[in-house]
Amino acid sequence: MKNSNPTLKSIALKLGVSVTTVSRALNGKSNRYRISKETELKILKAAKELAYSPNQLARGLRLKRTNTIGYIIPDISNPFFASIAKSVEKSARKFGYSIILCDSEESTDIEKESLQLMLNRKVDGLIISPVGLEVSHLVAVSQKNIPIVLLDRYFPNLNLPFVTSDNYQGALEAVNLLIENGHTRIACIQGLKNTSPNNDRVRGYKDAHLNKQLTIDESLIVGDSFGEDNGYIETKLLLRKNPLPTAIFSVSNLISLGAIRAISEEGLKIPEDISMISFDDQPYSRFLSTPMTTVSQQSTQIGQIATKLLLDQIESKRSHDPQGIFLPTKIILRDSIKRNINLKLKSIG
Amino acid sequence: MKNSNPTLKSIALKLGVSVTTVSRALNGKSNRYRISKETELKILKAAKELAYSPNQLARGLRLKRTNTIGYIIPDISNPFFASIAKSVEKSARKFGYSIILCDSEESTDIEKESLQLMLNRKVDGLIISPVGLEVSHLVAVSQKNIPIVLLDRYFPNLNLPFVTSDNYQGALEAVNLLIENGHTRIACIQGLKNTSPNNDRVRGYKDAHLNKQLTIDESLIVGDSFGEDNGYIETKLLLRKNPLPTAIFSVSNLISLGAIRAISEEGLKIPEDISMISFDDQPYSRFLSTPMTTVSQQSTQIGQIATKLLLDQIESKRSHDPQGIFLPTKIILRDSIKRNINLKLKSIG
DNA sequence: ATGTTTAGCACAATCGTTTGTGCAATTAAT
DNA sequence: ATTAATTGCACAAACGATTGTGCTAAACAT
Repeated sequence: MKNSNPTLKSIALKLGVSVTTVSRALNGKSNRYRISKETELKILKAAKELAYSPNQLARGLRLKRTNTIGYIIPDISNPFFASIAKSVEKSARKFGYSIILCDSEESTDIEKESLQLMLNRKVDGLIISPVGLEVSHLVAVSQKNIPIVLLDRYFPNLNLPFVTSDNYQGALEAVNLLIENGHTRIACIQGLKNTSPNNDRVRGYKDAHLNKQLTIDESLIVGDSFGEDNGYIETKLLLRKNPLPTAIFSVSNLISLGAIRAISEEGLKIPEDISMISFDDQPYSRFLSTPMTTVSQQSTQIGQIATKLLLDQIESKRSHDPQGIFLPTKIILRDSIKRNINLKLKSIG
Repeated sequence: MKNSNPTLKSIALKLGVSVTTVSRALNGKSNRYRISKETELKILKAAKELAYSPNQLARGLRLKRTNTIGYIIPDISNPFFASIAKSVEKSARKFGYSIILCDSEESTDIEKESLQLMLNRKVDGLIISPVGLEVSHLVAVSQKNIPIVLLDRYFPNLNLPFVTSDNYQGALEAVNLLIENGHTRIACIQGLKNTSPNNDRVRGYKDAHLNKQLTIDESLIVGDSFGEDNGYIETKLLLRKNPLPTAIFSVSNLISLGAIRAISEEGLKIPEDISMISFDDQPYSRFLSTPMTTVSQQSTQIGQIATKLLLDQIESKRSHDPQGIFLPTKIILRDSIKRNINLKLKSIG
């Protein structure tokens, strides 16, 4: 069997024409290069029969374009990122691009390695939800004129385009809602510190307090990761405080699951014993033992916009003036917030 | 700026040696090809300074090996697949392989296109959770001696290696549990028909009945997709039946969410009004309004084993005798099953 | 018959690697 | 001093595609 994949060469040999001619015919350049109708048809026919399909390594090498984009996320098993991933992959495919995926596991080192891997594979551009603690490698990429778009997490004082939710506003509204329901001892279980979503959400949390002349109790701002364990551990600790916080603002869906676990272990009920609002709406949120009031993000749109932004950069070559795009969030009211009895603030709210 | 990426050539030029020598030095073949220590060090130093990193397109073209594997799944936003994806990506990375990801959206056409795309990109092997309705394209790949491993879904009469849960046994146990609790009118909301997980689960459902001399009511076997909508719609219809089924065996986590939605819309309660058991355990399963009794799959292990199986094939070249691996499932008891009053079977069970 | 166009294609370089082999120059052997 | 062995590296082909340019033969003009 000499049926190693058909190549331009094997077709050319078989038909007694040159590789050049085959290439041109198959790329629809017969007119421009005066390939006769007869030759063209003969080539197209042979290509179809042999099921010729160009070797994209060779093509990429020659063309310096691979129709591939690199995509790095911190945790694909987080449903928030999974749904964005779905949207990114779908949009990219629609425009003829494939995705190389890496999960950085919230590790900057893995992120750097993955990035290098992708550059070596000559991706046309990158979509990254960076861990967010270091930027030098991202800036370096951008300076090499490789298109890049940040997703979910960005760097405020950096000139890299990004797409994210308006986390500040979302958090502000979430905490406002708690305050309007009479809560004043509100815990905030935060995610990975010094990442933009976390910073913005915590800032929203604080500003909501300041706006209503409430003092901020820093001891109620706890936690350091977007994962479930963090939610569990910090809630366990919070529930030992005296006085108890009357409400929890949870900064991610996984944190919330951990928090719920801790709360139920302690024999407490949401919202009777403690109120809660959580970032990230999920399909299951409404079916939790207490349907969860959430801050929902437009994950599909985030993915689509990020992809579009990247492909614009790739296909127009010129590096646009980098845009930062914030998408509005939406509060989904359910049953996890109780009106608090000590309505000190009723007159104000 | 002449700083287009450093290449072997640019290093060679700079040092006044040949490309060959640079390549050999950087690949640790200095001894074998008698590159002097001095030359070697000089090359290594220059490579480090210039941050040389080989172009994997060129490398792949020459070596016919890309250290890339193609990965096709039907729905990355399904948390079951997302957690497998995490595990596959992580294992692959550990062995130095990158992942090209495609989401087929349960469409055989997209699956075929994606497959072709990946072949053109010269992946070293494929891990596929096929839609499962057609096999010709998969067989074709295998016949080209391209390593392939099926994941989650397989084809019983085909010689392709696969890794999946023991869906038959899992379903058998799940339905047994319902029967042992006195249920005899048990609805089965199935997923995509003619896929192996669905077939095996439905077969388990039926055999559980047959084993206990229960007749099978085909009108209680409904549905046709693993998605949430299917669960919702079919449950809506089931709840209009007379007499009502007393229990539901749901074949996937998304189906269950749809079913729960329908049940709660109809003002019914699990398990008071209707019992339920669901395939796929999820982090949230225990926190649902009624903590769900589930059939849990070892998704991490599935991903790891599939990756290992594939890498074995890739790296040993010889195509092993294809193995099919079934991983046991585990029932996680919670509160969604009520003991049924009409305990016709108590003596038997 | 000679010169000019045009049609129809092929040559060869190139992208960045890897690798079998060849060839000087040095060293060792006798 | 001559031959043989070894050291240290370079040449060139190959992987499979794309593309600027050049070449031949026919068609046309005069």
